[in-house]
Amino acid sequence: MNVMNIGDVAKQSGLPTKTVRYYADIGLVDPSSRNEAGYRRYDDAGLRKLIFIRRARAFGFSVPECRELLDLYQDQQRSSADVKRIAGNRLEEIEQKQRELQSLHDALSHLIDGCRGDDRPDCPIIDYFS
Amino acid sequence: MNVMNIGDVAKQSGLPTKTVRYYADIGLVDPSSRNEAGYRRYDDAGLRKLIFIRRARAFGFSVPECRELLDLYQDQQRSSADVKRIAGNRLEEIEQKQRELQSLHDALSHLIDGCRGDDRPDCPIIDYFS
DNA sequence: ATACGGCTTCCCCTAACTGGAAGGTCAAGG
DNA sequence: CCTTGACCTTCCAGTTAGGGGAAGCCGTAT
Repeated sequence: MNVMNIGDVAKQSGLPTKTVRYYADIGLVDPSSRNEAGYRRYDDAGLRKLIFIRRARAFGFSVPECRELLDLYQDQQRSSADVKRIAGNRLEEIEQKQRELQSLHDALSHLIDGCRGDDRPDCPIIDYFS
Repeated sequence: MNVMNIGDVAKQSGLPTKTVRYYADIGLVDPSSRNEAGYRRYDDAGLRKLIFIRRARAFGFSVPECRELLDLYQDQQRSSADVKRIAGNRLEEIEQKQRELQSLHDALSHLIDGCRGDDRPDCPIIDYFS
């Protein structure tokens, strides 16, 4: 299992093959080598990076942020403060989005509550947009 | 004020000129006519549609949804039930997104709380992604 | 007549992939 | 040895909802 084709690491990392290829294209996770026919070969380190990125992406970190996190992941001399800063930025984005969604939710559910939802045309939702 | 250039309706609707032109391209709000030189001309009805769309977009309705809402807006025979259904779908999307963000928020803030954020490399955030 | 702002179309760019086409490669079975 | 099917390659186009900018035409005020 020390050397794998793209399909193997895709399956084991839980990423689509297309995505693994994309990450190679943008230099996020390079294959360790290519075989004679040009097939990408990955080793265990590459697989671990792909898994790492899948998990970071699931938290909504952007690809550039994943790149930073991956660098820190591989840097044994890292400061946890750097990781915490990046994560803190992401948390603030999440909280900002939550506030936006909350006010959208409040306003929209208020409009919906006021709409009878029958076959007559009168509708506070339409009125609000007009 | 009965006939306006694109810059006028852009200003009065609060939309960028580019956006008004884009809406014309996709057939969402067509100009009422063109002058001899090819300038788009808009009347009050067009302006009202643009304003309507700006407000609906602010609620996160997609362009196809705006198209549906605009059709209902102009349909004096509409049933408010149709409007309510579209708005209800949007509300469910918002609530779904809120749930996702909430669990992200909980997990990420938990990880951040556990990170000392100093110059040492140990970090539960990195550990979690590994 | 000329300057300046407004208008036109056209094309490329965004994020992070996804889908598909055309074609080369590998391993197994007959 | 040949074939078949799965796997791999590159390249191109599309996704949302526009934004940026170039090249060039138009309108009007001076």
